[in-house]
Amino acid sequence: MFKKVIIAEDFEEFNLAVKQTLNDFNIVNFQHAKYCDDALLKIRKAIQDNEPYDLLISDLSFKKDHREVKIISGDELIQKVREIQPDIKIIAYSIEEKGLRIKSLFENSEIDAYVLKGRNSIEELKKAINIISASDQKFISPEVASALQEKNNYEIDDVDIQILKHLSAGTSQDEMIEIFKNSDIKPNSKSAVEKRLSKLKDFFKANNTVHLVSITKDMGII
Amino acid sequence: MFKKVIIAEDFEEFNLAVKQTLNDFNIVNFQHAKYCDDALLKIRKAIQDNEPYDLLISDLSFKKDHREVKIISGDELIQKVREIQPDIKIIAYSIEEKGLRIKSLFENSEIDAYVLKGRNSIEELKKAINIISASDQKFISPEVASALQEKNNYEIDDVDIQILKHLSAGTSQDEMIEIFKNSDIKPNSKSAVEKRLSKLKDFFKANNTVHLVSITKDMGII
DNA sequence: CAGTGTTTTACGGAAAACCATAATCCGAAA
DNA sequence: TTTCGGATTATGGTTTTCCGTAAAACACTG
Repeated sequence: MFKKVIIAEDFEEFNLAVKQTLNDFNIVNFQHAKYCDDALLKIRKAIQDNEPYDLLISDLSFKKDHREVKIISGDELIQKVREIQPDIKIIAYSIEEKGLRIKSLFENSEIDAYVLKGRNSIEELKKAINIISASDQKFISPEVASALQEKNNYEIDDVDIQILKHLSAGTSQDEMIEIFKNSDIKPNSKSAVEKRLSKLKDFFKANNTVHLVSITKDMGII
Repeated sequence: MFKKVIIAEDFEEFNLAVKQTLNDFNIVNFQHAKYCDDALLKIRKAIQDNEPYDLLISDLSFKKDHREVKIISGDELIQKVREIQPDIKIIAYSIEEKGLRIKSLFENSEIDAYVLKGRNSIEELKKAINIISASDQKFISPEVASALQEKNNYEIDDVDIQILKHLSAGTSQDEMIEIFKNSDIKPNSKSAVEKRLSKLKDFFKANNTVHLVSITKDMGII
């Protein structure tokens, strides 16, 4: 079982619940941080002191408030932690249900478990801790398990995302081309952008551009 | 102090936190419901049995799951409860920060307190309970207190929302007009819809329709 | 170097959206 | 009934987007 745990979570209520869960496991050596920056700092310090954490339980979205922070999302925090301490076990603990985001956490940040906050999340958190402490198995909440099976939309690259973001920000195609030309981005012709858009609309089964942006926003792509 | 409390909240973690808070107040007679339907049922029953609740603490947004429900949001629940038991005290307890929604709760459903879930919400919940148990004063979390001063954007009506929803669903203006004509919705001419759209774009400072849908989606209007 | 295939860009007509103005409808007041 | 004002609808012209086709650029091969 885990010996030293850190929790990154801004909401008091979730902190309380995780704390109690850890108590049930007789884990007493744990700390929590309400900001990602603090969490990373503590993890860094623990490594330096040769007393590293062996489990991180992290939320994904953190509320903005008066305080200025460098890391604004749990995704970033997890990414950075994985870099500086590759062997730490990580549980993502969030209300996020978007398949793409969850999949990316498993594939890019190699998280060990994804627990969806909801009507039964404490039980699932316990399951996750049990499983990943005893083995290298992964855990994912059943409600979102299907996310991992989602077929890869490898067809969509960075430029596509940029185009979508520009569209959603209200820039017209002509303006976008100007911007691309000024930034030396490779496809900087009207027809290239048009072709991309038509491919995207095809891929997402969108009737028109408005629909396309609506769909991709819902999917959390932009 | 309150004698009999009911909590409407789907997340286990918040239920736990509220439960502990009530314990701190030595309130032992409380129940919780994970679905709005259940909450309303219990409140009805309590009235019939002549042992009514004197406080409702309700979340606003509830997750959909396999179960079919009649009341899907806390706003509806609160409205209905206020109708059948006008003297019950009500605390809305939510992450919602939209001024309009909060304002409407105070004005239309006459809630007694609004506690914003966040980094310090348990303390605020305690304050709220203290204040509204002792008097008829209202309580609102400081982070959203300004919401009550927000001026109403009365300009946006039901038809506007419908238009936005249709747009975001991928129907073209022409198709929309057809639909409106077939459903006997009053403005069913091309120019009327165009006028509405141009007003909306003006109001939300949107460059074009794509931008407009993007903005209104972000604001949670559609 | 010619030949072939792929990608990027250019062009042009059709459709949709955009925008200003004019015509019509409709209820309230004179 | 007539007149007025506001809202709705109609019209026409401009811009933007859409979509197919063709040309050009590039790369790879024999």
